[in-house]
Parts: sequence; structure tokens; C-alpha cells
Amino acid sequence: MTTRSREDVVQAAGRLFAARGFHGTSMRDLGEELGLLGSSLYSHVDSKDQLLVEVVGNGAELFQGLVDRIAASAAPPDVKVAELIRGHVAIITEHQDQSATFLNEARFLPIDNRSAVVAMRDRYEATFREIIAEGIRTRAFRAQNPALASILVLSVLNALIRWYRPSGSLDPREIADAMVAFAMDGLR
Amino acid sequence: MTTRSREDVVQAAGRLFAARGFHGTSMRDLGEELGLLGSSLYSHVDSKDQLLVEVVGNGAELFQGLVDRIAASAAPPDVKVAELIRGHVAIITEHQDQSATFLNEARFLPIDNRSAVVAMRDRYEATFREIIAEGIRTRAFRAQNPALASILVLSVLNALIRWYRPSGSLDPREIADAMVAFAMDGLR
DNA sequence: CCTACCGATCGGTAGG
DNA sequence: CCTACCGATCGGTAGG
Repeated sequence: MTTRSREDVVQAAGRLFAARGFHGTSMRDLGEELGLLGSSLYSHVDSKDQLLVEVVGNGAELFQGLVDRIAASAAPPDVKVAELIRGHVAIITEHQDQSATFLNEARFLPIDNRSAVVAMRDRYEATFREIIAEGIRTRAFRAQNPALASILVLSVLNALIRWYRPSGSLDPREIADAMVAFAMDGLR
Repeated sequence: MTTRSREDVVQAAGRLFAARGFHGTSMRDLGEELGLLGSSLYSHVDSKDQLLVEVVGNGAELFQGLVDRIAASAAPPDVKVAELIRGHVAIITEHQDQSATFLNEARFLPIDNRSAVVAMRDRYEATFREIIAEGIRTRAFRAQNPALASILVLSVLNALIRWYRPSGSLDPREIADAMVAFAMDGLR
């Protein structure tokens, strides 16, 4: 291995933050993961906090992109919900480290950056809620409480980061199918 | 406040581990929470690890007790699932700190203690799975995959620790009702 | 439960 | 990217 790029450092940080938590990872651990000393990381980044901001930010952008795409769609609510679920499963299964860090470590962000992530998460959930509310109006769904229904569906989706393993018996496609069916049964 | 009991220390540890994570909590933080010095805690406990073992163990026992109770019941599968859901919601809403530490910090347990908790968690999920499999045999449920179905229901249940706030608009009873309905729709 | 510490480790810097 | 550090903080102990 030659010299490392800033990208390599951020990626390795995501790996360790996901596996051991932000506070359970030292800059020396991260250096070791990359085959260099902890102090050498400071030629790539300004601080440990900055690494967390970057990894969480990258995770947030993935979900942000999905919700933007769905919000712009003209599809009926049940199709939108299914697309949101499939997209969410794809993000978590294809970007496990960033997803885990985004979902589990965002609370350790410096306050100035935390509010932006909270706002983004709120917007994500609000989009979900509005699509469900729209489905209730068009009578595609019979759920009475859109806020609660969106939380329950998001619970199933976000919990995936806790149990998904690429080596497991279910591939992302099967998982997404099952979640779409489960959510539709709960909403319809 | 007079002198603190060992119980007080364990309880405060649960509070801080839940709020800041095990690695985000120092013994000095914990001392401050109790109005004494970090070093004074060692007259109550042997190590920081011991506190984690105790808090996670207390959390594990709560869920263990629930699963034992349901496993001994002769009720039909759909009733058992509903009881499991209501019990699970009760534990999380009534013992937030222990539940959060059990669910989020068990991975930081010393290896010797970790395996016992993993085994207990596996048993909890296995019970869930068997009840669902039983319901499929008696044709109370139509889900095809008991392993997947139990994971999805448990996802909804465990995610509660992430969003439940006693000051929120939904009380535990309403939450449990909604989760029972959601799970039954997904299974039936 | 405090005083007074200990060695180890932390995030981070200066200079090359 | 390493050498050689820095002050701060960590978990923990001896003795009272």
C-alpha cells in the first residue's frame, strides 16, 4: 500500500465508528487501521470531531438524496412508500458503515453540526408522514395516525442496520420485499 | 442527600450510559452525577466494567422474565404475541435506562459476560420465532418466514427506546395497542 | 467518602 | 508520514 488519501481516512473512520462507536475509537486505533501513527492522521484532518461530522454528513446525504427523489415523484402514495422502503434498504445494505454511524453516533456530533442532522432527520420522517397522510386521504391506506404509522415503518427500516449481514441468508432484495409487504399490511 | 447506596450508583450509571454511552461516560462524570468524586465510587464497585455488567444484566433479566412468563403460558399464539408485545413495551417505557443500556451498550461488555447476554437475546428471539411458527401451524398466522417475521416485530419493539419520551403525546398503552395492531396485520 | 496520587492513554502540535 | 512531544483526562489505588 502506498500513501493514503483523505478519502481512505474518512472511510476507515466510518468503519471503526460503526464497529466500536465514536468514543470507543481513538485516533491511534484509526491510525493502526490504516497502517500509520495516530499523529499522522492530522495531515489529513483537523480533528477527530471533523471525521465524525464528515462520516455522519455522508450518511445523511444518502437518505437526503432518497427523500428528494421520492418527494419529486408523481407516483401514488403506495408506490412512493414502496420506493422509499426499497431505497432505504439499499442505502443501509450498501453503505453499512455510514448508515450505522449516522444512526448511532450522530448524538456525539458537536452541537453546531448536530442541529443540521436533526433537521434533516425530521425532514425525512416528515416526508414519510406526509406520503402516508396522502394515502389516507386517497383511501389507499386505512391507518388513522400518520405520525405513528411512519414511526413504525421507519422502526423496521432503521433496525436493519442492527441485524443485516451480507453473509446472512437473506439478500437485500428479499429483505426489501418482506418489508414492503409488512408495511403495506400495516397501512392498507 | 445523605450517603449513597450501591443501588444509587448502579442506577446513576444506567442513566449516564443510556444518555452518553458507556465510553462517553467517565467515572468522574458518574461521581459528579451523584455529588461525589470519581474515586469515591470504588468503595461501591470494583470497576467501571462491573457497572456495565450490572446495568446490562438488570436489563437482560427484565426481558428474560417476560419471555419465561409467556413461554409457560397455554394461551393461543396470537394471544401470546400480543402479551409479548405489551410486556416489551412496558419494560422499555418503565425501565428506559436499563433498556437503552441493554440494547445499545451490551457490545462493550467484557467478552466473558458478553456471551451470556448474546445467548439470552438469542433465546428471547427464538421464543418469539417459535410462537410465530406455532401460529403458522395452527393457521392463526399466514406469514411464511417465522425468522423474518420475528425480526420485523422485534424491530418495531426495540426501536421504541429510540423515540419514546414520557412527555410525548402517546402513552405506553396507546403505543402497545398500535404495535399489537401493526404486528397482527403483518402476521395474520 | 476524601486526599493525594499512579501509570496509561487521550486528542493534538511542532518540526522535519 | 514520522519523531518527539504536550497538557488533559482516563480508570484505578493507598491510606485515612
